[in-house]
Amino acid sequence: MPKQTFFNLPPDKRDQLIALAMNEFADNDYESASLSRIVARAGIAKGSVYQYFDDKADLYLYLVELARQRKSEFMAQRPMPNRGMDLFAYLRWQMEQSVGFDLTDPQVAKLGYRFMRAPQPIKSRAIGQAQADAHAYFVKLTQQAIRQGSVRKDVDPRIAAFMFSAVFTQLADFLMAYAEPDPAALAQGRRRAALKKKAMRAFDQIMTMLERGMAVAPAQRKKERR
Amino acid sequence: MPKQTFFNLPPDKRDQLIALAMNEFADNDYESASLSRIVARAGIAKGSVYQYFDDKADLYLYLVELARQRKSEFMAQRPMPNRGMDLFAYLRWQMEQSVGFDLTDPQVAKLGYRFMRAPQPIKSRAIGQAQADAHAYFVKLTQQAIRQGSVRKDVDPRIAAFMFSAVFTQLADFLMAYAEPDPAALAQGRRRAALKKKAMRAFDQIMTMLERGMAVAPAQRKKERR
Amino acid sequence: MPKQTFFNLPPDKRDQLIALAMNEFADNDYESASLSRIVARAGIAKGSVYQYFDDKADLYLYLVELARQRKSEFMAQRPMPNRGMDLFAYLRWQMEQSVGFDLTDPQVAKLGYRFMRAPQPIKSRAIGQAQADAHAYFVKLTQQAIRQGSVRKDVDPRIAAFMFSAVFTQLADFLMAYAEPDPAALAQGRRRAALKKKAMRAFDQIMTMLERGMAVAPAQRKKERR
Amino acid sequence: MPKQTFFNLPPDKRDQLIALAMNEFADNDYESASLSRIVARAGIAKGSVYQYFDDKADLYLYLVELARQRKSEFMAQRPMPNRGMDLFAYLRWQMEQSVGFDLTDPQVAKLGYRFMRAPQPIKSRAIGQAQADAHAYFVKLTQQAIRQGSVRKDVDPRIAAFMFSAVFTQLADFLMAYAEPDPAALAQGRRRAALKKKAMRAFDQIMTMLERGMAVAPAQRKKERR
DNA sequence: GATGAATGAGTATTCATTCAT
DNA sequence: GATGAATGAATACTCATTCAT
Repeated sequence: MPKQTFFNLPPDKRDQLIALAMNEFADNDYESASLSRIVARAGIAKGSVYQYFDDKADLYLYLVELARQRKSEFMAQRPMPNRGMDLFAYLRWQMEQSVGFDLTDPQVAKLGYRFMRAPQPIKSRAIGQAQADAHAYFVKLTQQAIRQGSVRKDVDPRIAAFMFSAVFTQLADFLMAYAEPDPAALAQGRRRAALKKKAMRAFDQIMTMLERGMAVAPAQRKKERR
Repeated sequence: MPKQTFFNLPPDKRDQLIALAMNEFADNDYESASLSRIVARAGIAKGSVYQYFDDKADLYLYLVELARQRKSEFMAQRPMPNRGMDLFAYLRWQMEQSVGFDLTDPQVAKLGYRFMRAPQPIKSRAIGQAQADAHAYFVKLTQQAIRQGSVRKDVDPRIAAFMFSAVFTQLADFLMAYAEPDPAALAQGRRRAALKKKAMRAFDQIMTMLERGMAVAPAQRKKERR
Repeated sequence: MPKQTFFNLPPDKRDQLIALAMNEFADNDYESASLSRIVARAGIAKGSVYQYFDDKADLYLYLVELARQRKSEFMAQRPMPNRGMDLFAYLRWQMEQSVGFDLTDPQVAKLGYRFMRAPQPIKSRAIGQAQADAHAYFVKLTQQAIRQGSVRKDVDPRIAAFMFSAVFTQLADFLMAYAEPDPAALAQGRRRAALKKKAMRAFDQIMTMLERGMAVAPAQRKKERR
Repeated sequence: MPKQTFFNLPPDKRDQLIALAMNEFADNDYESASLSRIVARAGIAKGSVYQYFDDKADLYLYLVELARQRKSEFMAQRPMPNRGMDLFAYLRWQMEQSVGFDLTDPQVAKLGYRFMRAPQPIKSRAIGQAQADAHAYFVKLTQQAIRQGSVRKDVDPRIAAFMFSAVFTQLADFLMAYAEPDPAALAQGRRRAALKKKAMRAFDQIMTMLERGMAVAPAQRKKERR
């Protein structure tokens, strides 16, 4: 956890530092990320980082936690459309939000995904449960769906959870590459609406595949979509 | 590419150097991997590395290429059982091989997977096509399958390819964790046969899911399995 | 010298700060001792130290002076038993007091002994005369003793002073190790009385050796002991 | 232990580095001594130190060992005058050598004395036994002397050992200050012979005091001296 | 062709001190 | 009078790379 001094900082400065640090840890592994680079870009003294954080790991884990929060907030801001929907409708909605976040704030998203593959020692210092949670969460969802009859009884929830998280994890990267092969154009933010539409169609197809793969009566489910 | 001097080395020495370097780059990302550690373990002079390779990146990319080759060779060594089988039968066979390789040579496999997430600058220097290849390959396979009528016409081959590679990439890790939650027991190599069986059943279910998700008549496909 | 602000502090706070700083400088030499550690433990602001003292050296030298005073006070609090006793009886009494102080307040004593070996630049800023004093004091005592006939005329007072201070300086450390080889037991404060007795017998023997070494008629002196 | 690379250095360079490092560790505690200062003075690259030594402690302990050797060699070079001499004659000879060394090579001697007071963790990595040895050695000598009848039976060998080592440790410092109050003159090496003579007379008196303090028949022993 | 010493910029972290609030 | 954030030089140590032998 950051020290109080960090929260006493003027918000501008604090936000800038967070942003620069996020970029550094999004673009580099924990080991390779460099505090020196961060402070150089932020134009602050090296020692100052240690006024705000205990050490490198403390800063990193704070950023990870922040990334988790940002995503949660993003996803919470649009309420679930329909309380009684089934697993696939729910996941469809959720992945849509998730991908939306990844496209909106790609650096923060990258940080999050990179954390999932971080070495265990650093991970075990994390406060939240991030990754393990994701798996456990998918397992629970699938179990519910089986009970509710929307997923086949012979599906192993752990395996379903794996499918979801494997796809989830790499979805944003794929959708960006899929929708816009030329990164330069995307960087300029041109035709964003068109891109989003294309990405959404791809996403839709992916969800349909997963649904058909697990659902009790795939043919019927298709109608409920959206 | 290694310099000629490297290929002039006595095979024993060369192989040992490769093995040690593979381990280093499998356990650390590119930036964190240390040439010093490699030469220390290999008992060779630091300067020698620069007789064999241009620089760190040159060595790394050679190892990546080598890992790709090793996997190809492993997979080629057991011939496809049935020439005329459809996409899913074929992928099932192929993934089985891939997972088999990952379990047989985990370090080399790790190197490969780590490369997929390497920073772009280093990736773009790669000779082989590794990752892009995998995608293109799946696309081609899917296109064939559509033509042959085993995959729905409304499936976008690129999307199918994404599904395959997303699942592929994380399969070995999952299967190992799934089949044996306790890593200590696994290290002891006990009950390896039982583990493999359990992993194979999980794998089977995953393939079925993918198949159901894309195939023309999912219900019928199930019978052909194995 | 501390600034006036330091003496304006509430006594509790001042004493606590002194105690913590004493410990830090007792356990580390001047260079390695850390103001940061002190203020962290004391829960005061870093800047405050500079309100009280000019700099690190100022604080340190104040503590050294304080340690000297504490020892003086400790030794003054039990009056000399016999006004007319000779040098050795007097030193015996004095060393007893000194060792008593070292055992009573080991941290303060440690600070003092450490100061004796401090680098010259820092030492020369000292206000009190601490070490030089000790030597001068022993010289004076010996000169008196020679005049009174209890020490040989051919003894160089400076040399005798050296002997006394060499033994003095290392006495407490030795006695503790001698009386109780197992530091764990000592920490528990068990058998403190027994230890003290054992230490005192050793101390007695040391004094006898010094006495025999310098006294006019060593054989006779022995009777006066205790 | 230094790495081989260190011994491969040209002797001039190696000796200079040793000399500079000796000075640094003679003038500063282990913690306070600075590798940066050493390399700056030596005009070599920082990294080079790590070509020669594992780390700071490795360098330090090597220097300590070297200091021990230097002293041993110095002391061995003048053979013991008389094989059958008693404890005090022997110690007199030995201390004479020791002081001679301290005066000849004060920096090396300082390093040695400073090591005796080094914190336990660093000490326990030492190869030689240095300090513990000194005590044990004096104990053994005293025991022999008691058996041979030259030391009183009621003398505790451990206490005698303490006296010897307390005096030993501080002897050189004292003798230098005693013989020459003005350090500037001493630095110039002027009147070295006169100084030595004065120091030796002081030393002689110290030995006599110790002898009288412990010997069976102090009055008689005096004749045997020298 | 191999060596391995030398280099100097790089790393995270700690420090005493300053100064605006 | 107290605070505590900011500073930048200091620390030990690691690194990839070069080059004379």
